[in-house]
Amino acid sequence: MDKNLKRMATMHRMQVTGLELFYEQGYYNTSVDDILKSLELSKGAFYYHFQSKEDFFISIIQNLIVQKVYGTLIEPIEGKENPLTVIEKCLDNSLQTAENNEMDYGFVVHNFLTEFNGRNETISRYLRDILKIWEVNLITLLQKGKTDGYVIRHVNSEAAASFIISSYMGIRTLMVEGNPRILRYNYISQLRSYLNTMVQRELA
Amino acid sequence: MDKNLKRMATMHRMQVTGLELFYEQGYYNTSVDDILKSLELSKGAFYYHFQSKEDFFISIIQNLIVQKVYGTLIEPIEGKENPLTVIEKCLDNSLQTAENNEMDYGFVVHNFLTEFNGRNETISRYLRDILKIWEVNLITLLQKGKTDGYVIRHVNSEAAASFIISSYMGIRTLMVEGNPRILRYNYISQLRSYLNTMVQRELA
DNA sequence: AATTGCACCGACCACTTAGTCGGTAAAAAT
DNA sequence: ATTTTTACCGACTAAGTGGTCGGTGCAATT
Repeated sequence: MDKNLKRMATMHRMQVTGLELFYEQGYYNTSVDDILKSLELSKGAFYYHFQSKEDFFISIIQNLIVQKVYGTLIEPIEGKENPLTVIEKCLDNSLQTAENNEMDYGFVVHNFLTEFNGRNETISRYLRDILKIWEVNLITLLQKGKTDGYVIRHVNSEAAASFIISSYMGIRTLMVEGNPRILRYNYISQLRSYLNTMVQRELA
Repeated sequence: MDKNLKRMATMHRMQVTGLELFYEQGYYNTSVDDILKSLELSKGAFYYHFQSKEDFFISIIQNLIVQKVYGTLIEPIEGKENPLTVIEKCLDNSLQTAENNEMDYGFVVHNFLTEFNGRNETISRYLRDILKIWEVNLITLLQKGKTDGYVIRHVNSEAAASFIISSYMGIRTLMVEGNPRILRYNYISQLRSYLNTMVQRELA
């Protein structure tokens, strides 16, 4: 038990630093040695805890990235009332965090997906699964929004969900080297106008 | 002259193969040797024509990527009449090409931008400049659309342009491993509904 | 006929890569 | 008190990595 704690602590430390560097520099452009140097740990420690660089990265996805996405994109909208206002607020919050983060390199899931898409099936599946969960959540929310009278019935929830996801992934990339304040403000204004096309007006 | 032709031909062959491999596998995950093996050329040939791997990549951007973006995203909309229908048609065409391409890995500029953002200032500036040209073109088109009576006056053209670009970059990534037919159809349906919010209705 | 320079060859260099393995100090189990 | 296990060390390996450099055949120039 106590043993497991020490083990977990070290593994966690490695994963945190690993994610930091992979996110900053990319997976292929970051060596195991880079991470180890930054941690002041040895090769032996690394391969004692993880089978391979790939195995290490997968554990990062499962232990850190999934949680991050849940915390910022899924839980804030899950089961909420008015889907359209909740989605807008959630994305705005997320963009605000990115805006205030000096070391923002874009949407983690998306960056890695771009790096692994078509090159590492195992890893890109994990990443796509995360997006899938988000997507399913958005769809569910929009569907519920229909029965609750917030969203127009004929809206295609699947299409809306992937449109929202697409636009979010794109704007995050643009914000990395653009003016994040203006980009965020403009993005939200357009998102709102898009979401407005789905609003079920009250019956007078 | 004839000399220059041979020189140019080899350089072009290298650039084409280089872009192919960089696009498929990523820049950092593709070695100069990989490209040379695929071309059946030697190290000597490579460093005779190019100063470095980076220099080589920059020449690819300037000679191939810029043209590709111009051909598919800029020329088809430049100076056209109704901005909103033209933008929709242009993006749909581009997505159709991607859909029919068995070896599609997403939007070239966007993939490389993700790979270099914050890691190689020189290269990411080139890539951002390409996006900038596209953006300026979209803005100009929308502005002209206002004076021509197609677009509502109070529309924020800058915001609209970067929203369109964002959504396009995102959907291209999703299409890589998703069902491209459905994704494209759904995307265009949502894009249309977004663009519709900007339509200047005729005065009766 | 002799010379020059272009386009290319491929062995080589210093360095980095992911991954292995024999060792070890300290803690836990016996 | 002795053995075993845990968590980690760091030298090492084999296979790359980007890049250099002396050489070479051939076409154009002289």
